[in-house]
Amino acid sequence: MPELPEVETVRRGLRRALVGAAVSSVQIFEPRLRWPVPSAQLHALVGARLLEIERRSKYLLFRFDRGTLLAHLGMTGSFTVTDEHITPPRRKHDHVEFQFERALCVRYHDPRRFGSMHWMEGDIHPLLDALGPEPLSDAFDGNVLHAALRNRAAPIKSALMDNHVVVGVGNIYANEALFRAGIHPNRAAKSLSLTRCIRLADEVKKILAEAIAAGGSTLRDFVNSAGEPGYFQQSYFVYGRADAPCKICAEGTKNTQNPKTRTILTMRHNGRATFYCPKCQR
DNA sequence: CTTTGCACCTGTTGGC
DNA sequence: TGCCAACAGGTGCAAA
Repeated sequence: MPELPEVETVRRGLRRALVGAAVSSVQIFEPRLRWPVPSAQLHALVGARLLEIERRSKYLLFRFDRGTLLAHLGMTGSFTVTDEHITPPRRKHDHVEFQFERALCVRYHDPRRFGSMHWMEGDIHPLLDALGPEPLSDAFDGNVLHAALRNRAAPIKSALMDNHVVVGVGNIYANEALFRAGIHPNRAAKSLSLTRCIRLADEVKKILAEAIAAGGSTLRDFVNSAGEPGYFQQSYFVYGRADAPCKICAEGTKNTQNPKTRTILTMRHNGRATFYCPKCQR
């Protein structure tokens, strides 16, 4: 389930392999992604040279000399590159294939088809219009976060996952950042002091940077552009650890007196699983 | 304006 | 063993 670190990991791998190469062929096996793929524009990429691959939020922007391909991985999407001079056998759920010069083969694979591809002329696209600040940029910090939460009565967990507040923070890293910042996921967003917003923004930046350094997280199906998993899931404090002892406050205790207070609990926010430690998070 | 719930989709898991 | 419901969740969109 790619969040910002996973998309960034894919971007870096694709970028190293592909920038400077020209497209030699395009095949669309399944155009029905979240929205129909722009078939005509994709086929018209034959002969186009890839100049750069950028990222905005969880979107990948493939900059070609004749326009930009915008792609989102949704929940289960992956781009992988092979250069074996033999086209690998097509797997189930391989939906789009780009052949580049130097025998590079790029496959888009997406079992659930929540991902999407769009064609963009210039820098304008409706899907990018209303996005909030990039969490790893100077446009996002504790002051910005505090201001964005001013009128938000919703739980901080929900607000943190709202793309208008900050982009790229999905369910996993929202849970983990709140734990690291010591903030209860149910706390009303607007009730957070500036001090706590500074702490939270800092933890968001740190966890995303750490996850990128670890090559992202692989819970089920995430793979980078070389088909390899990430390793950051080993660093989770709360996500997926329901009923397990808190790694911080239950550490070294026999956990006999009042085990409930040192155990990771779950609740739901907007249909998504929330994990938290009731002792460490207030 | 904020907030919530739904739809989209398939593979995996757990209970009976 | 087999069957089916529940679950996983990114995010645009409709609706409250």
